[in-house]
Amino acid sequence: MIKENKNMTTSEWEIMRVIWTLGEATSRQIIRVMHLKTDWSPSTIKTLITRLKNKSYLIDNGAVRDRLYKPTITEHDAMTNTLHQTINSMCAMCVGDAITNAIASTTLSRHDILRLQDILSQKLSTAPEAVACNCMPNNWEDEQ
Amino acid sequence: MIKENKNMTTSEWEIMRVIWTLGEATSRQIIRVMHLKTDWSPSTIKTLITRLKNKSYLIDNGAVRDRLYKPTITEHDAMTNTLHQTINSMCAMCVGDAITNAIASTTLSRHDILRLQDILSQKLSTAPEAVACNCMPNNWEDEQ
DNA sequence: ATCTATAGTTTACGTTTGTAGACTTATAAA
DNA sequence: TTTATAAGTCTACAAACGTAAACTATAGAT
Repeated sequence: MIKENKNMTTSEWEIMRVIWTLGEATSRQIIRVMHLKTDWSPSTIKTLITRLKNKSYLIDNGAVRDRLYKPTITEHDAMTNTLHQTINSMCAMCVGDAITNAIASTTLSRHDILRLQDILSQKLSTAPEAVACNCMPNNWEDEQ
Repeated sequence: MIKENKNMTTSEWEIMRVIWTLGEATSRQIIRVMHLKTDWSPSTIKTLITRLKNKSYLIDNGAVRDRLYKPTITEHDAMTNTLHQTINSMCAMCVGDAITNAIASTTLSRHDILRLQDILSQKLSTAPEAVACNCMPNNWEDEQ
């Protein structure tokens, strides 16, 4: 019953963060780390690891014990996908404003800011005066 | 059984988008619009409206029929909250990069870009060279 | 006054998620 | 060699979710 394509849940995401940081990890390591920041029982963590394997976000080295779990997707890619999904579910007209707000309250490194500035100045030349709202289907105003 | 504080699900979010756009709407209007972009049955939409009311994202005008539903939160605020939650669940060290990627593939208006540029140049003066990863709890490396 | 279409309410049902105990088995210790 | 600890698997269970049929009641049509 391996199901790919399913999204990670928020709890599963937390598990992935520690594995991403460690590169690869045993359940013991994951349990130890999670114990420091949550009150999840070892069983709960084992269940989440199994579900992540079923969703194909983790693979293991096949050891029968002290098995090593490794991500099949980089943290960077997972974050980009998630952000994309979030942004795509939002009104195209308003999303710029929401992103701006989000950035205002996020700590960015000098490097991030410089790259962002670069991208923005490139976008500026071709930027539209306004972006159309896409909350409604086309022709929703037609009489029927 | 009114439960506040619960997050909107993705289906509920779609319903909210049409109500946000219309300002307020009857179930008939919502059903008609959603019918143009999904294959959800009228029943399904009614259920989602009820759940949004229970989660206090919608209030109605109390009419016994042809009731008007109104959002209790603005689209802007909902979007900002959602983005915040998404960003806060991510590694602080990498999130700038992910946001940058997201922005690179999002259409922004001239106005959005100008405001963003303004905010970024303000942030630049105090920006750190790098942001620390916050995927792990403090002292996770201590022997125990 | 009766009927009909439909807005709103109830009930339903399989799947996913959060959460975790119970069980099985392998390795390290005695 | 026996045993205890714990890694991995199975089972569990309530709540949330996606999805929708059935039921109730009301306003408009005849």
